[in-house]
Amino acid sequence: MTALAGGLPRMMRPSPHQNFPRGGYSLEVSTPLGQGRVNQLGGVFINGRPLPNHIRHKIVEMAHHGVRPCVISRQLRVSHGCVSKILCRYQETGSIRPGAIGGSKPKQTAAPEVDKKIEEYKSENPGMFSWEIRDKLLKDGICDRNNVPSVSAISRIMRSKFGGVAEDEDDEEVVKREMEENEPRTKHSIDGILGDRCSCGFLGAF
DNA sequence: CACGTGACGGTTGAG
DNA sequence: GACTCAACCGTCACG
Repeated sequence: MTALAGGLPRMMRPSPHQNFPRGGYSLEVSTPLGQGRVNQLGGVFINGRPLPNHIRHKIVEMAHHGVRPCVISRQLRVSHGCVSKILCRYQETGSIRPGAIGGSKPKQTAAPEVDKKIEEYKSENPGMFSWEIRDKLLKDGICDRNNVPSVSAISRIMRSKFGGVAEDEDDEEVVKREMEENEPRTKHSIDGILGDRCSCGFLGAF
C-alpha cells in the first residue's frame, strides 16, 4: 500500500526540510566512494544501505552491557530510531544482521501442498525429472490439467529447494568472520568511510 | 529527556 | 541488457 497519507494526517507532516537532501544540511561527505552522508549526530551513513556489521555489533554489545539506547545512539552517532530498530530486531530474531535487501519474492507457482509433494517426490527419488514430477502430480491427482505447474515452474521450485541453498546461519560466528574479512565484496561499504573513526575508538573521541 | 513509531528518500536484486 | 517493483535500509520528526 502506498500509505494513504491523506487518511492518516496525524503522523508526519512534511516539514520544510524533512530529509537530508533538501534544506540546510545536505551534508555529504566526499569520499572515494562518494556515498557518505552525515546525520544530525555527526555520524556518517550511506542512505539506503545498512550500517556496517561492526557498528551493529557494537550497538548490541553495548546494550548487552546495560548501556542505554540513547547513550549508544550518541556514542556511535547513529540515530536512536536505528538503534531501537536494531535492538528490536536482535531481540526478535537473535540476529544483528540486516534483512535481505532487494530482489523479488519467489513467485508462488504452486499451491503449498503441491510444493510439498514436489519436495517429497524429489527426496524419494533425487534423479527424477521435472516432467516426471509433473506427470506424477497428475497421476496422483494432486493437480489436474488446469492447475498443474509447468515443467519450468517445477524445476524452479526444485532449484530453490535443493539447489545450492546455503543454510542461513545468522550467527555471531558469521558476523565475526565477516568483520574480519572486512566485507570485501561490498561494492561501497561505509566501513571505508568511518572505519578508522570507529575502530580507533569512538569512545576516545568522546 | 528517552523512546517507539511512521513517513520518507534511497538502494538493491530477482523476475 | 534495461526495466519493474517489492523488499529493506537509516534518518528524521512527532507524540
